[in-house]
Amino acid sequence: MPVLSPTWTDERIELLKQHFEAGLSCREIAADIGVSRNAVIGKLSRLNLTRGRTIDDRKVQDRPARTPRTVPRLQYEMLATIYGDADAPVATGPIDDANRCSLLELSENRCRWPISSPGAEDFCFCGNSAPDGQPYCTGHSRLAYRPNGRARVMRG
DNA sequence: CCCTGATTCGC
DNA sequence: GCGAATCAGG
Repeated sequence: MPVLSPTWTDERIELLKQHFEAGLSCREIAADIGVSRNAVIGKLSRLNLTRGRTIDDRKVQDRPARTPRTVPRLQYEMLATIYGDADAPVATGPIDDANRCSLLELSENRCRWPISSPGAEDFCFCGNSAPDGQPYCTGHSRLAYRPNGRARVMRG
């Protein structure tokens, strides 16, 4: 165990290539090796091991001028996902459920997060204040959009 | 809104 | 050469 910082040694590079060829994502490789995702990608690019996309003929790349094409296109893939895959989210979580209300008491600014299972006698909704345009409150919206608790422990 | 990949730039 | 910042696509 050397006292210096073994940034990229042959072992790391081999592991990097092995995982890369194994089909692992850069994030997985980075997590396994113990470096940042950019570090892995940077090393890969430096070794000319980039997968697919190349720098052959990249379109306009203006950093100071940016791209003047401001296309106001939105993408609500996750919205469609939760709407189509909403089976029985009976998770109350740390959200306050003291403001729950029935379907008839729901309003435009009320969180429509279902409490308990649909069809139950005590079936009701969250009822907390929801932002304009969003069917759920902040807490429930977060759960609906990202129920996957990913560890945010990288300096990306 | 979040994630992954690739390039650019500063150290 | 390394890695964060940034850009670009999904």
